[in-house]
Amino acid sequence: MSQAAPQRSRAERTRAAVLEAAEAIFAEKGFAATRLEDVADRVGIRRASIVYYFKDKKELYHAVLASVFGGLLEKIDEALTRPDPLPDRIEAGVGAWVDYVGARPSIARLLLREVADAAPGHQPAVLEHTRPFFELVRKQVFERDRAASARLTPIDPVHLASTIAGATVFFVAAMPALVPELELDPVSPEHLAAHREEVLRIVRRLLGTRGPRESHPEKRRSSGLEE
Amino acid sequence: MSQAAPQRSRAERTRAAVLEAAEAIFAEKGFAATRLEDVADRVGIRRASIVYYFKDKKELYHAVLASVFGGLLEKIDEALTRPDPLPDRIEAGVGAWVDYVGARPSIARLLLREVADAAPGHQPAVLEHTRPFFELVRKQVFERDRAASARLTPIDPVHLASTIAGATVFFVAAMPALVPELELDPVSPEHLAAHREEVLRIVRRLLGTRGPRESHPEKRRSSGLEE
DNA sequence: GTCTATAGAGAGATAGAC
DNA sequence: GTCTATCTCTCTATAGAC
Repeated sequence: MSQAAPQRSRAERTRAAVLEAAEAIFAEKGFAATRLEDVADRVGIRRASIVYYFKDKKELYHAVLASVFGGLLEKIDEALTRPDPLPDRIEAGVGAWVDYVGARPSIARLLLREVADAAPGHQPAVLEHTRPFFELVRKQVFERDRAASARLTPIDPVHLASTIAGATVFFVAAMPALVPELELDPVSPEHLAAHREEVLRIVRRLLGTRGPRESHPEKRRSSGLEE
Repeated sequence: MSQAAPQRSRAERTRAAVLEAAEAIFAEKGFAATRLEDVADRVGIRRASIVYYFKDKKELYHAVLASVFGGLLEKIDEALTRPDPLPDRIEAGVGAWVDYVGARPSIARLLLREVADAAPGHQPAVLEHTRPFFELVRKQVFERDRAASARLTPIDPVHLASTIAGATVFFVAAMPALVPELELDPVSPEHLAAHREEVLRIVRRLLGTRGPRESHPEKRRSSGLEE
């Protein structure tokens, strides 16, 4: 959640605390249902103080999205920009996505809500952050190694990305709700690792690539979720 | 959207119109951001008249969920209850899901929002409708043909369902938003058929089953979404 | 059944003291 | 920087006429 910056002024710390609290509450309740009062309470300040840092509720919301999706883009950029050959870099990118969601799960609900809000006529706020992402994919996957990318099954990257994103985000947000009796933490290391493998299998399937050691396709993991 | 009932009293018709308008607007804006006034406008009545049919906003919302998810359960029930052998019935169930979303796309956004709202401590309203669904799966998949279900790769049904649901719902709701320049209608017959095939491939992959005629795994469809 | 009118709560934004 | 106080708007819910 918090950036690695040890020496910060009081103002910087308050600002960061507001951002962090807002991230949690916007994710949990959505924009409309979030009260600035709740954010302030969580930080331990009064509502009016928030506007010293963020002009209004909308600006605060956009700052939250920038922080969350900006952080994601960094990680994916790092994975896709490596010197490795192609299918590996894609898998690294997918792994980075799953790990990021695990480390900062509020992105799951925020994305869910943004997608739900995307209506004909209403450009969702995330769009601003998905654009650089697809830009990155174009550059690091399609343009950087045309030969290797031509060997992949042609599938629209947006389509692929939305399948992966949908699966992960539902996994993180929906599972605990759908099966409340198991006190399931999808973000625990084991479940997250299992999910990462599953997503990678789907990706390989859709791209027509093979994973590192999948010579025994019948030997699959148990999900660990059925009793 | 509308049920097949030709002869209805004025009250029944108004009630149905309110429900239908509410479905559209709750899906588009979410519960908190929906104004009863907008629903009334859409129907062509005044806000106060809504409460003649639905006690308050919450009751209206629950009625919408019951209508949408009840309709889905019917279709899936029909598919899973057929006399066919097992892996086929599962595929029929998945196909029914995709088709239902195509015919009634508001379910995509409603589900997205419900999942996003599912917080520790707050049971989402859909839970009431997912329970009978998993009940049905248990009965028609696991208990009805233990031998065949034992041959499937063991995977938790909740996990499988959330992967499928996530992929479809993102496809329908996110694609047009993410790529607004293509005037993409994910619910068009062609795109929907392509998506259904893709989801079926994922399902076969996860269950370890084979589709009807997949003897040439290298010959894959183009998504039709890249230009 | 559907309307008008209004009560009443909630929450964002602003002014200005400290 | 953070607070108190207040203004104002929006929207739900209710009462009661037609």
